[in-house]
This record gives sequence, C-alpha cells and structure tokens, in this order.
Amino acid sequence: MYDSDCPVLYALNIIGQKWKLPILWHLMLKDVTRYNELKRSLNGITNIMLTKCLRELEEHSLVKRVEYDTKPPKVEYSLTERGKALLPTLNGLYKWGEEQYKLDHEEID
Amino acid sequence: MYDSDCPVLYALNIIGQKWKLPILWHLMLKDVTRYNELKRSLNGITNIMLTKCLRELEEHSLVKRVEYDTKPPKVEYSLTERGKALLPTLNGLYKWGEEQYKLDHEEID
DNA sequence: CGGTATCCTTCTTGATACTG
DNA sequence: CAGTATCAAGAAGGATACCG
Repeated sequence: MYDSDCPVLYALNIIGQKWKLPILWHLMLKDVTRYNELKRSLNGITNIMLTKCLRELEEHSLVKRVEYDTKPPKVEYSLTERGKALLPTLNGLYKWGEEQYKLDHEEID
Repeated sequence: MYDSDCPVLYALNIIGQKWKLPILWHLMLKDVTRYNELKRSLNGITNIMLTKCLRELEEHSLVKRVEYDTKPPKVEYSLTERGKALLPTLNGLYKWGEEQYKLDHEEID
C-alpha cells in the first residue's frame, strides 16, 4: 500500500491485512506463544503468511521473538508494550463494529 | 474479504480499503459534499472506485446520498450519525498511529 | 454533472513441497 | 520445530472511454 502521511492509514498499513489482527489477538490471550501453537490457533494460515506477518510485526516492535538454540528448535512470540498499547484502541473499533453488525442485520429478521 | 464474526474485522471490512477512510475524512470536513468536489479532494481516485466506495458506505448507512433531479444533475453526499460515530474511534487509531510513526522513524536520524 | 462499461495490472494470499 | 522455496490463484485497484 502507499506510504501514508495520515496516522490512521499508517496504523492500518501495519495492522490492516488479513492476518495481522488475528495474530495479535491470539498473542494477547497468552503471555507467550510458540510458532506452531499460533499456527494451529489461526485456522487456515500458511507458514509463509504467518512468518511474513510475524516478521513485519516484529519490525514495528509490536511483537517480540525469542529463539532458543535447542534441539528441536523453539521460538516464542509475545506482545511488546507497544503491541499491548493497541488494546484500548481496538476496543473502540470492537464496539463500533458490534453496533454496526447489529444495525446491518436487524432488518433482515 | 471473508465475512468475519469478529467485530473488529467486521468494522475493517467496511472501512478498511484504500479509499474508504479518505472519503469519510473529507465528508467529515464539510456538512455536505458533491460528487466531483469529493473526487477532486481525493487525489488519484477514479470514478469507479469513488462510486463503488460511496455505494458501499451507503449500504452500511455511514453515508447519505441525496440526488436532485435538476439539469445538470446534482448529488450531495454527507455523513450519517452512524458515520460520525466512527470519529472517536478513529481518534484512538490516529494517536496510536502517530506514536508508532515516531517510534518507527526516530532511530533513522 | 455524475456516473457506467470494459479491460488490464499489480498486490496479496494460498498450495505444495522441502530443510537445518 | 520452525521455518524457506517455488509456483499459482484471486481480489483489489487502475486506465481509458463513453452515456443520460
């Protein structure tokens, strides 16, 4: 997408694709999550997309990646403070979306 | 996009494409805006996209369309109360995006 | 003025297989 | 276990032209 000078669009460029929010959501539920654990939670995501999204979230410091040099390998993902800072904002969107959903569906009874 | 059961994703399906927020933004600035006026404000948008977006926003009752049967034709677009209800939520995203932008750019001085 | 119709490009996402 | 490589598909968006 285009590099936006609007903070709202800037935010959406970071968290607005298909899998970013579901990933953040699942990371919110636990302190720490492993790669395949996360993959199982996100029904239908491919390795490519999961890795790509995690890398991007990492670049923006929303997610922390910790790799243990063990065998078999072990990598843990968790939210940073920056990532957690999204929570109140997402709650606003959540409420608006909920109301909107009701309005969009109530006449179709 | 997939029809989501998550209110956040539901909201983003409505307002999350390339032009929806810019359109809503420009409609916020004035009480009432005409089609071509809106088009000129949104640099680079095509008729197709503008019409498509406006129709979709109308379907979700975020935007009101009033057509005058004059010659030449005249159509006015404005935000509904539902559309205006997005404002506080977008402010939250705005602030988060602004902070994020700073964090993403401060080390590149 | 306020759109439609048609065609085309590009960006995002997915499927499948394989590796240190 | 936690990925990468390669190839293919689909959806979103754009270009250009035309209409009531």
